[in-house]
Amino acid sequence: METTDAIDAFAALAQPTRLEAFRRLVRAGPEGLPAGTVARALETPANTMSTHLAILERSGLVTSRREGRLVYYAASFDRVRDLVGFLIEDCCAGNPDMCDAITGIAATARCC
Amino acid sequence: METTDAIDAFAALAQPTRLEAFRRLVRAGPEGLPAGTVARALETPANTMSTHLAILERSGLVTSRREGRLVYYAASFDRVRDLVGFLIEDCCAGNPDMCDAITGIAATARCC
DNA sequence: TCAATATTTCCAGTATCGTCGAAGTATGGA
DNA sequence: TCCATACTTCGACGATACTGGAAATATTGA
Repeated sequence: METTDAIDAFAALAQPTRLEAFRRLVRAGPEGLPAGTVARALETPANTMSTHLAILERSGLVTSRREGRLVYYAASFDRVRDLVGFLIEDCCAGNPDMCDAITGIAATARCC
Repeated sequence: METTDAIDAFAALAQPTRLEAFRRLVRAGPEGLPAGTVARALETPANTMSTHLAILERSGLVTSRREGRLVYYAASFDRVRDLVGFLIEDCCAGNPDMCDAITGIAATARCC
């Protein structure tokens, strides 16, 4: 991952509506959710949400696919992994006991 | 972690100078680096870097301590863990095989 | 007490971003 | 072909952010 990619991803998440939308997509899993469903859930006008989802997609954090007249957006877990990896790259440089804090991510996220 | 805390943290990382500064602090480990060292490494004026480090500190991503006339800044690994945990919270909702992507974070980061 | 070093705060100019009304595009059904 | 639904793009206003010169603060040593 390049620095500019990481900047785009963090900027995408640094906005309340987009962060909340992304977290909903994370919880929705791989199938994702239609744009309209996200917009209604967050009580945001469709065009505003469309702009936000487009920004999330350009950042690589979500993907989209059309099904009939619905456009489904889904979180990209691979991208999240790469982003976090980029952020903490070489954090312990061969010093395993230094990063206990990091290994607890899954537990903190109630993940897996 | 509250949504506003996460917004502040992502906003702090969504800026090239700050992101690079933070990554240097991550590699520097728990001791951290003096403000001036970071400023010179990134070829950024001291006052500009001071502003950026203050933003990182307010976001909780770094901590600071004074040692003589030097102010050391250090990355907060706990905060990173909480931030990532917040982002992917409930990503697999009892579906362990769904989040293979996440479990590879440590490997991606060459961590531990 | 004075000077040098390290860092922070103040301030203002420029640029970028979030929002949403209005108009445009795409899909499916009648 | 026409209409309704779903979503996106355009455009412009107001708000917020990045930068760095200048001045202020903190620490150490002479």
